[in-house]
Amino acid sequence: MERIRQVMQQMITVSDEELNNFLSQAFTKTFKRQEIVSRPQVVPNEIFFMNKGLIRVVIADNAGQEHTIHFALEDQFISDYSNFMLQQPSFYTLQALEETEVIVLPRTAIDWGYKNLQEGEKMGRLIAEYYFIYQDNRIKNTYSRTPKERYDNIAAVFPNIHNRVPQHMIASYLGITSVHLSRLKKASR
Amino acid sequence: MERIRQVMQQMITVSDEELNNFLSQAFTKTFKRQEIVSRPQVVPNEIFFMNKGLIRVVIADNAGQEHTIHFALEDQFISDYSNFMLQQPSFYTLQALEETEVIVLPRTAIDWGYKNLQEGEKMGRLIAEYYFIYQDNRIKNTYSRTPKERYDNIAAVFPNIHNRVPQHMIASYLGITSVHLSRLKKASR
DNA sequence: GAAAAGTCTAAACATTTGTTATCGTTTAAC
DNA sequence: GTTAAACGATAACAAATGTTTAGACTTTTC
Repeated sequence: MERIRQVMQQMITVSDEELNNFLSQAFTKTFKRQEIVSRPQVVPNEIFFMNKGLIRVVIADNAGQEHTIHFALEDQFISDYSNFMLQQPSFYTLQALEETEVIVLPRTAIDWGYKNLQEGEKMGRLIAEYYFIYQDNRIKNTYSRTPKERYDNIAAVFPNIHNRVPQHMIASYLGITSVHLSRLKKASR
Repeated sequence: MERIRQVMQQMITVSDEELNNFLSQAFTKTFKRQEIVSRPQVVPNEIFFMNKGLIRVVIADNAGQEHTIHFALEDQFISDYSNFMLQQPSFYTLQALEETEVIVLPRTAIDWGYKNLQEGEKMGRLIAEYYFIYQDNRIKNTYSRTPKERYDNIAAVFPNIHNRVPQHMIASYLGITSVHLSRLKKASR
């Protein structure tokens, strides 16, 4: 649990004792390639911290078509955070695309942290703000940039993504078909 | 400043005295129809609370085309919150579409609140979380629903929007042209 | 290491969406 | 109240994007 300590210490002022107490409520879990980490229609009661590996977040539309809407990389928190907060059933599937190790933070631990860590609320605010900025940036880009521009820039958001994720999932993330992405790449050669 | 008091009291436990001290650092400002509330390329140092009226948030793409990406209604907070936090120049234009009255919360007041309100950090977290959920929902919908479906549902997100905002701005928000929206409406008759 | 599954490109064709222009109507400004 | 501007629908055409199928290549699995 070394990396999560570092990440938390970068965000807030927190003593070793506080960290120990907080992390004693967490545990490690591993997933194989392709394994499902979290399923839709279940209330998410955990937040995951990515120790190793890669998780994609998927949503299905009314026609049953799957859309990849996010990739989670090392040192990041991942969850259906909305429905974790709302305590409502998730719409998302979380799937490990590589051998993945996460730290599981149960709701009880999160709530304990808000109450008992000196800067617990602040950490909650900073995480929410961090992901707000990520989402805002993303929405901004969908309006103001073409899929090709976003493709050309995607490694800035997800480092090394091209070597870790098949192109059709990237196309899905961009909101276009893999055939179309292939065409766009060809056109710029 | 009655409504902002109520909104804050619904979010956190806060004494009258705290509220008085906090709000004494805020002031009211009015804008006429079409007036610009906030401009791009300026660091946003204020968060606005909507007392009355309607503000749209606009971003321009590389081709100079404008896209309406958000509407702010009564009792909501509005700002380029990302760049407020990052203290970087905004990409957004905020424009009043109606006679609008806002409460201006300068950065100094916000920072004061985090420090000195008993539950200041918590309020920050709740606001960030609230808008996170809004954005998440929005991203979810862009992937899993058609523009027509989102059009049919838009009044759930922005009550009475059809009577307050011209259709081509709604089309812009949906990411389609006004001509196309007109076509979609016709097809479902 | 062989078989199976997955991946990317390509082409042909279908469908969706954008562009431009026009027209009748509504709304806003003086 | 009158005039100018804005608005929404529509049609014709152009461009962008999706669908389906096929084939070559790569990766995974046993």
